[in-house]
Amino acid sequence: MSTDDGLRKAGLRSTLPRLKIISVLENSEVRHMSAEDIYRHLIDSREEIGIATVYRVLTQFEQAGIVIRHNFEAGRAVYELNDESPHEHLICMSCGEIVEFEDSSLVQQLAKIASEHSFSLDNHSLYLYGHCQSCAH
Amino acid sequence: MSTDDGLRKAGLRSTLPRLKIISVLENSEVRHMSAEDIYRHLIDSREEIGIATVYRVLTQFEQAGIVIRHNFEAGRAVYELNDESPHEHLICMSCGEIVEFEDSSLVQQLAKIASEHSFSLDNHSLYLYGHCQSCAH
DNA sequence: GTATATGCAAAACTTTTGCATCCTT
DNA sequence: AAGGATGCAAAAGTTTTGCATATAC
Repeated sequence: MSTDDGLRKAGLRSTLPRLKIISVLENSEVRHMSAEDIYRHLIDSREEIGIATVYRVLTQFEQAGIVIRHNFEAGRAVYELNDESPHEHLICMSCGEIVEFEDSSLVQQLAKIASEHSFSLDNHSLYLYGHCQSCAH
Repeated sequence: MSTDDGLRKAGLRSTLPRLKIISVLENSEVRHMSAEDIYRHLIDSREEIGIATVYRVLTQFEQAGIVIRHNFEAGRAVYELNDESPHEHLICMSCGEIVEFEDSSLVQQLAKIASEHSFSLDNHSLYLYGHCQSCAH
C-alpha cells in the first residue's frame, strides 16, 4: 500500500508535510523519534516545515494507528511507525539503545490479568530499563 | 521505622517540608499524586510550602527509594509511597480508577526476557489501560 | 558555625492553540 | 469554491534553576 493510500484510508488528505514526516520515520536509521527529532531532521535536510505541524500530524497519525507513541522517559514522547507487529521495548539506560522483542504469551497474560480484575483492556505500555552488554559495568 | 529514621537512612535531613510531603502521601485518600496535587493539598490545608521544594523533594525521594514515580499519562508524573511490595497498575481510562496487582511470575518473565537479550534489568514500567466494570460501555 | 534546604521568581522545555494564509479535493 | 491544513507566534503546562535567606545538625 502506498503512503498516499495509507493516508486516505485514515481519512487524512495527502499533504506535503504529512508525506515528509512519514518519509523521515521510514528512512531514518533511528526508529524512535521525538517531534523535535523529526523537525530537526527535516530542517537540517533543508525541508520546510513548522514544529506545530509536526506535533499536529503526529497526534493525527497516532489516532489513525499510523504511528505508536511511547513515553520511554518522562517529559518527551517518541514515535515509531506502526508496522502492525506488536512488540515491547528494552531500553539501555547508558547508551540509549532500544531492543524490540515480541512475546505473545506475555500479552495474553496481561489480558488475563485485566479480565480477572473486571477490566476491559485497550492497550498497555511495557518498558524494560537496564543496561546492554557493552554498557554493563 | 519512623519517618525521621527513614529520611536519615536515606541521607536526607529531617526537614519540615519533607515531613509534610511524606505526611500527605501517607494520609491522602488518593494513592497516586502529582507534584501539583501534593502542593495544592498542602496549600489548601494552610501549610506553607513552595512548589519548587515539592519537585526537588520528590526527586530526592525517588532516588532514595522512598517514592516511586510513574508516567501514567504523558506530560505529568505521579508519585506513590514505595511500600516495598512491588506491584503493577491497571488504569481505567474513563474514571481514572487505578487498581494495583502483584504478579511475581510476570516479573520473573521480564527478567528472563532481558537476560535473553543480554541486558541487565534495573527496573520496568508496566501499565495496563482499559475500562473498569462500571465504565465499560 | 557550616553545610544544606527552602522559597521566590525567572527560565527552560515540551506541547497546544489562535488566526491568517495556503493547499487539496 | 470550500473545507481542511499549515506556519507563525503566542500561550499553556510541567519541571528546573539561580540566588538570597532560613534551617538542621
